[in-house]
Order: sequence, then C-alpha cells, then structure tokens
Amino acid sequence: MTVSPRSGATTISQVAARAGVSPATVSRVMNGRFLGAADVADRVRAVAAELSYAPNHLARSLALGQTSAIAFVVPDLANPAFQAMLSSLSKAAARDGYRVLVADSAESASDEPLLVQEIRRRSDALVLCAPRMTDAELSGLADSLRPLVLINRATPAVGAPSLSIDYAAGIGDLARHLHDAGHRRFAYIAGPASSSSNRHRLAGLDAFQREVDDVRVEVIDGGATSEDGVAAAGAVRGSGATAALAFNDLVAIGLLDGLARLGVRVPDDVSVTGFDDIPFARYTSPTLTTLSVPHDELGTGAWDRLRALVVGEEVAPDAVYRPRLEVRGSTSTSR
Amino acid sequence: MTVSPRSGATTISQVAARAGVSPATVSRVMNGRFLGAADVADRVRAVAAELSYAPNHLARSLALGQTSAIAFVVPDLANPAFQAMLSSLSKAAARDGYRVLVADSAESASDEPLLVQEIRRRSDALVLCAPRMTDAELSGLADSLRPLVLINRATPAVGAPSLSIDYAAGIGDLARHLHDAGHRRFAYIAGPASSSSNRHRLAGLDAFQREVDDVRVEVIDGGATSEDGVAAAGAVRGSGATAALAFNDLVAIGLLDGLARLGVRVPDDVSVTGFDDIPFARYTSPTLTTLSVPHDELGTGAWDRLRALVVGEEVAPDAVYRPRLEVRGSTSTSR
DNA sequence: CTGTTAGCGCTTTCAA
DNA sequence: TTGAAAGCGCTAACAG
Repeated sequence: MTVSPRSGATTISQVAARAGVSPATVSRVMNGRFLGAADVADRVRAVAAELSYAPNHLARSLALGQTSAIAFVVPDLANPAFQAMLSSLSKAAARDGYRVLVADSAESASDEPLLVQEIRRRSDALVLCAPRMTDAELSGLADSLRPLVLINRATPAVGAPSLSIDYAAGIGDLARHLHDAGHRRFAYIAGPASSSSNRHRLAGLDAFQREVDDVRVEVIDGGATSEDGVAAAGAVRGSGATAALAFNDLVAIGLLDGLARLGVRVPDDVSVTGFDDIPFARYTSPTLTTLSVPHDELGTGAWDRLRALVVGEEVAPDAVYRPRLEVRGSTSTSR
Repeated sequence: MTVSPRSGATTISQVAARAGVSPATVSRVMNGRFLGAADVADRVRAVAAELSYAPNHLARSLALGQTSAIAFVVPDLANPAFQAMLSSLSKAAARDGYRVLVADSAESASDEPLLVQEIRRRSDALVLCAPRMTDAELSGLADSLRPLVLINRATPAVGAPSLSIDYAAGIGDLARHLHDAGHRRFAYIAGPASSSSNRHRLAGLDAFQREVDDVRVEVIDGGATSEDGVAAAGAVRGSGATAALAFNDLVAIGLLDGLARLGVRVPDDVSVTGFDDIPFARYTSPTLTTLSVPHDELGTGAWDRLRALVVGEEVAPDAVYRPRLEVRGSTSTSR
C-alpha cells in the first residue's frame, strides 16, 4: 500500500483507493480504455475530479516510453527567421499533442553536440538547425539523435529527412536581378565563416560570376546580426560596389541603417538586398529587396516528417525550397 | 535481473553488470557522489563510455521528482515582443541547467486554463503571460500552477511574483508627448478587447484626458497584429485625429503601411505611435515613435524569480517597469 | 470486466 | 565502501 507521495499531487492509487477500484481501472478510465460498467467509470471520474487528480506526466512517459515532446535547436533564438519556424512548428506539433522544448546553440557554440544530445534525450525527437556543424560531426551524431529532421542541411550521408533552402539558386536570382539592373560591382556581406548556408551563398555567387563573366564580387566580413550589418557599412562604401548583398535580412537592415548614417543613399548610391524575407523586410526604409523563404512551411514540414518518422509512416521526400525573389525599394538601376 | 530495455538505449544496470558493480554504484559515479576507490570509478566511467551510456532523463526526473524544465506560455509566439522574452528566458534558464517548454495560447483561446495546467505538469514551474485571462480565472488556477511567475499581470491576490509594465503610465507619457506637440485629437487603435494590458492603456488615456481636459480620444477597433493595423487605417483617416496611438508596434507598423496605401502621410498628416519597441521599430519608414519595454529584463527577471522560488531562496520583489518614451520619426508637431 | 503483478530506469535509504 | 531493495507514478500483460 502506497502512502502519501513526495509532492503534494494526488496519485492514481489514491484515486483508486477512494473509488474502491484498482489503479489499473483508474488508468483505463482516464485513458478511455475502460470497457466495464458505466457507473464504475463515473465513480472513478467523480473521485478524480473531487481530488483534482491529474496523471503525472513524467511517470506516464516513463511507462509508455515516450514524452510527447520534441526538441528544436537553432543557432539563434533571437533571429526572426527561426522564430517563425518555431511558431509554426509549435502550432503543428501541438495539434498532435506534442510540445516543443527549445534551445539556442549560440550560448554554447563549442559543445553544440553535447547540447543537442542532451536536449534530444529529454524528448522523443529532434528538429535541428545547425548551420555551423560540419558534415562529419553531424554524421557522427546523427544516430544518437534520431528520430531527426534536419533544417537547412541536405546531407544525404546523414540519412535524415531534411527541409532546406536552395541558397545558391536564390542568391543567383538576386545577382541576376541586380545584373539586369545594370550592376556590375557587387559586395557580398558574408555570414558567419563556419556557416554552411553562407558557403552555399558564396557558391551561388561564384557560379553566377562564371556565368556572366562581367561582374566583380567583393566579399566583406559580416555575420548574422543587424550589428554586423551596421559594422559593414564602411567597408561597403569603401568597396566601390553599387550593389550590396547581405547574408540575411537582419544584416541588410543593419546595413541600411549604417549606410544612412554615413550619408550613403539607398538605392540611389548603392542597392541593398537581404535574404529570408522576415516579416519586417517590407517595412524598412526603403523597403527591402530580398529572397522570400517559407519559414512557416519549414516548421510545419519539419513536424510532418517528424511525426511520420515517430509513428512509422512513410516520410515525405526531402524538401528543397527555392526562395522567391521579392523586389522592393532597396534596389534600383545602376547609374 | 533486467533484460534488454524496450528502447535501444543503454541502461544503468547494463553498465553496472558490465563493470561488475551495482546500479547504485554507477548512479553514484555518474552523479559525482561516489566515495569509493578511484579504480572502481574509473572502471565504471570506462564502461559507460564504451557503451555510450547516458542516463535516461525521464527516469531520473521521476526518481528525483523534478524535470529541470520550465514552461513558458504566451498568447502569441509570433509576436517579437514575446520572442525576445523567450530568447532571454531560455538563455538564463539554460545557465542553470533548465530547458524551456513553449506554448502559444492563441491556438486554444477557450481552454487556455487546460493548456496551461497541462504544460505546467510537464515541467517544474511556469512563466505565464496570459493577458486575456480574467483575474478570477487566474486566481482559481494559480495554486495548480505554482511555482509560478506572472508577466504583465500584477495581481496581488494571486500571490505569485510578477514582472510587469506600467502601460497606463507609458501611454500617458506618449499622450503627453503628442499633446506637447500640439495634438488634440487622438485615435487609439485598441488591442484585443479582453486584453488586460489593453484596458490599462485605456485607463492611462482616460487619466490623461481628465488631466489635460482638451483632448478628444476616439477608440478604434484593432487587435494585436500588423493586419489589424492595416485594417484600421481607414478608420484612422476617417476619424479626423491627428495622432494615432496603436496598441503595439505590430499594429503601428501595419497602420503605417495602411496609411501609406491610402496616401496619408506620416507624420505630416497624422502622427503614429506604437508600444513595445521591438527591434524593428527603429527601421520602419518613418521610424516609429514608441515606448520601449525591456523584454530581455522581463525574461531574465522571470527566470531569476522562478529559480529563487524553486530553490526556496528569497524572491526579488515584483518589478514594474516604466516604459521609456522613444521619440522617432513617426510623430511630429500638429499643424 | 477488473485486479494482480511486473516493469519503465534511476535514486537513495539502510544495512552490511 | 558497496549492494540490496524499495519506491517515484503509471501502464499493460496476464489471469481470473
């Protein structure tokens, strides 16, 4: 016979005792698997309500071997692009009774693998966005992370469903747009050096350069935040470029601000572009020409695949979204 | 003797068996409570590494009676103001080994109480931002939610630490600023009707009106999103007001956009203000005059109090932040 | 139909 | 210094 539990909460045995049935019966009633007489069920429910009993989620999880929680790890929770993904992922998962546990790997750049494994063990599955991890690291870790869905890492070797963005094609579209407008000297404000999506953008730019053969691309050190954009403004002005392609919208917005402070007019003196199309890109001054990335679809698509993985259904094929060019006010014809 | 576990993961007994010790010893070694011979500890660690053993977090939580996770519930995960809080809360909690479980109550407006109780039971404590819940509902729920920290709800009756914003004072400052600039006809684009913070803003406006006695405030239906702001543009124009105070920055940004489409110039024809000072408020066109709210401090302050509550330390007093007026380009002197 | 029993994997007294 | 055993609260075979 069980006595009072450590915490104040009512336990299943207390309800059982009070209702004069076994814990198993209470369990069945609570989970809708009860097949006996209606009055027994009613009594159990009445007692449960009376004692305001609620099953201990932890104990239930341990017995069932599942937590009904998934983990979501991103490099920076403060970036609107990841926030949009979190918002849609959380809503989608909630519809199926799952909650999401979040973590920001920026805090612990070095031991990201540990962070990721730790949070994965607290949940049933993981949605990982780890642009800075090498393919080798990721492959080594993958088995300990499954069920796993990757965002922005189409790494066939890893064998995990993935949703990604064709950064190379996207930036190519952007370059084409600028080229058509007469620009020939580009400055690319790079993202974090270790970022794989930054490498894809560089590759896209290289390809474009080889294709048209009459543009020059100067690469300027940047980063992933607005501050990095502000900091790059001087270098952009000094580069002589007429078009500045920022790593992402955050950087572009900072750059817009930095250039304004330097008295450089956008788009008259230099055109500026972003990447992501965060909700505010349409409200900047001037409005930002950028590449629209379907963050909501990344979030819902990630849940869709994770769910399929968990329940053993067939998983939808990997998705590669091509960003959509969104021409706004920050780009114009080169003089 | 235990056999192979349900899932593929190594268990403590497997490590114990392999190392020729008891599970208790492995447990002690893994948790740094082992006082025996060093070679025993080394052997255990070696075996653990060999089998890549990692303690099952769920089982550990059940035995310990704590999850090392806290829940964070907000009305809308897509709002930058809550995202900023989440970001700082998550970082602060992570420093103490806690993870955060998120939920967005927008999905399930009606059964918010259930949502909140459910997610609370999956964690050790809760940070709740529930502007639409009535004081009565909140009081009734509070005991089932403790340890609990409230954001934007300084409800003494509830008896939970709180961090809040003095909305009334803030909007009073804003009104004063506009009044000083010569405005006498205001339009307030209201937030959700059931929102307590909306009521505080209204109260602040009322107080201001009584104080100066020469302004007229028309209340226009709005909401909490950019779309609501866009939708309110026509009514703002039709109101004859020279200054439009939006419920929050999101609404203000939408309003800016809506007014621009109607050909109404800001701030020449009408001044516009927001509330929150989300990161992008400084980048809108024109830049947005708003009230700066320390979202990061709300997040870290919430964790600070929650932690104290959990470990039984003395909890810092309730915080009431007075928003700081941030005058930018969207407001100007009335003609 | 319902109860008994044996776990889920870990921690922790208690005893040796 | 170490191990046996009980227990955290719930679920699910298996009996009856």
